[in-house]
Amino acid sequence: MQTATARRAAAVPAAAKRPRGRPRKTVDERDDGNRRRKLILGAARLFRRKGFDGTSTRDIAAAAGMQSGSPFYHFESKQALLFAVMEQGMRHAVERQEQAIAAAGMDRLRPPEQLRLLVRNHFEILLGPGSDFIPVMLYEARSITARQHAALSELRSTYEAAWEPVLQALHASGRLKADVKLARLMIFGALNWSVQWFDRRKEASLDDLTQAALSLFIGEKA
Amino acid sequence: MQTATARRAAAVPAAAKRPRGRPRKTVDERDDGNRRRKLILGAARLFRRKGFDGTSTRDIAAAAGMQSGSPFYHFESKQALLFAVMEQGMRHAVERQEQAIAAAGMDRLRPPEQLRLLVRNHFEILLGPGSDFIPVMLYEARSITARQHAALSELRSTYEAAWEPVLQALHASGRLKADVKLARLMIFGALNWSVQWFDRRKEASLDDLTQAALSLFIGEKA
DNA sequence: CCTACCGATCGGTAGG
DNA sequence: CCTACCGATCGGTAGG
Repeated sequence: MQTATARRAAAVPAAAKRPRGRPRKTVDERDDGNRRRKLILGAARLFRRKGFDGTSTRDIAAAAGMQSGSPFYHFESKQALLFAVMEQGMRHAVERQEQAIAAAGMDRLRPPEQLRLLVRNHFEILLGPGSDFIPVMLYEARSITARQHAALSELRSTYEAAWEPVLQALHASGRLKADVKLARLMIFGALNWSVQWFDRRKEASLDDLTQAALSLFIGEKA
Repeated sequence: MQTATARRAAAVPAAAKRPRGRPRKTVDERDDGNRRRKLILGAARLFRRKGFDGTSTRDIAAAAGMQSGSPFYHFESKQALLFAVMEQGMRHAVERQEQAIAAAGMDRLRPPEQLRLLVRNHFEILLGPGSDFIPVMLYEARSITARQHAALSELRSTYEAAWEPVLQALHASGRLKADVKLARLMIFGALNWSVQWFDRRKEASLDDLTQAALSLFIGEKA
C-alpha cells in the first residue's frame, strides 16, 4: 500500500511538491534503502540470538515483513547479509568512538581518563541499546570469507588504533605493568566477554563496569 | 575387523586369558564406551571448528568412522551429544584444577602465586592440547536446554569456587582494587577470550600469557 | 518484491 | 551398529 502510494506520488514532478532543497533520490532507491536497512537490523537481532547457522533466511524475511525469497533481491546471499551486519556494526563503532574522542577533547585528558573514556564508550557500543551488530561480528567470524574478514580487520585496526597510544602512555608511566600487546588483547577480552553475562535489567550499570575495569587494569580508584 | 576379532576373543572364558585382576566389562560395553568416546571427541572438534548448527550428525558419524544414523544409537539426539561434550569438558576442567591445587600445595602459597597457579592452569585447559571441549561449552551455550545449562552451572560454580578466596585475599590486601565479583567476571573474560586469538604455533607461550595476566590484574612483575 | 519451485541436506527412525 | 528411508527445512532462483 505504502509503496503504491509512493509510486503515484513520484509521478508528480518533484518541483511541484518540494520547491527547495537538493534533489532527492528516486522512490525506488529510497524504498530499497529502507528495506535493506530493515533486513540488516532484523538479521543482526536474529544472528545474535540464534547464530548465523541457526537463523534461516525465511526468519529474516519474516522479521522484515517480506516473503521468503525476497531478501535475495537485496543481498546476493545469506553470507553477504551477515557481512553487511558486521560491516555496519564496525563502521558505527568507529564513528561513535571518533565522536566520543572529539566531544571529550581527549588529548587534554590524562591517560587514565583517556582509558576510562574508551572503555566506557566500548561498553556502550557493546551493551547499549541496539547493540546486536558487534556481538554478531565478534561471535560469527567463522562464517565469513577470508576476503570479508580482511575488510573487517581494517576497520578493527582503525578502532584499536585509538587505544594504542593510551596504553603505551600508561605503560610508560608504570600504571600498566603488562606487555602492551598482550594487555590490549586481554583488556578487549575482559570487555567483550561482558556480552555473555551482562544483563541490562539488573545489577551493575555501565558506569559500574567501567569503574571495575579501570580498577582492574590500572588500579584506578573511583 | 577389530570388532569381529574382539567378539571371537570374548567367546573364550575370561579366566583362561586373564587370570588376575577384577572382572572386566563385557566386550559390548567396552566397545560402546570406545565408540561413545570417539563420537564425543570428534563432535568436540567439529563443534568447535564449525559450530553446533554448522555441524551435521553425518559429519560427526564420519569422523568416528560410522554410518550416518549410528550416532543415534549412542546418543538420543544431536543436542545430547553437545551436552556430553560440554559436561565432559567441565568435569575434566574441575579435575585438573583440583589436581593442580593439590600438587602445588596451594594453601602454602601466597595469594599472588595462588592466582598465578589458577590462571596458568586455566590457560592450559583452554589452549593446551585437546582443548576443544571448553571452547565449545563457552561458545555454544545457546544450543542447550535450560535444564542442561543448570547442570553445567553447578560444575562451573565448583570450578570458580577455587578462585573466590584467592580474589578475596588479593582484594583485602589491596592488590586487587576492583569489586571482586566484577573482577572475577572480567578476569575470566580476559582469559577465555584468548581462544579467539591465541595461536599455539607462534608468538607468546602460555607462560607469557600467564605473566601478562598477572601483571594486568594485580601489577605482579615477572 | 512476490509466487512457485528446485535440489540438497538435515535430524532422526524402523527394522534388522 | 548399518541400511534405507522419512518429512521438514534450507538457501537460492526464474519469471513475472
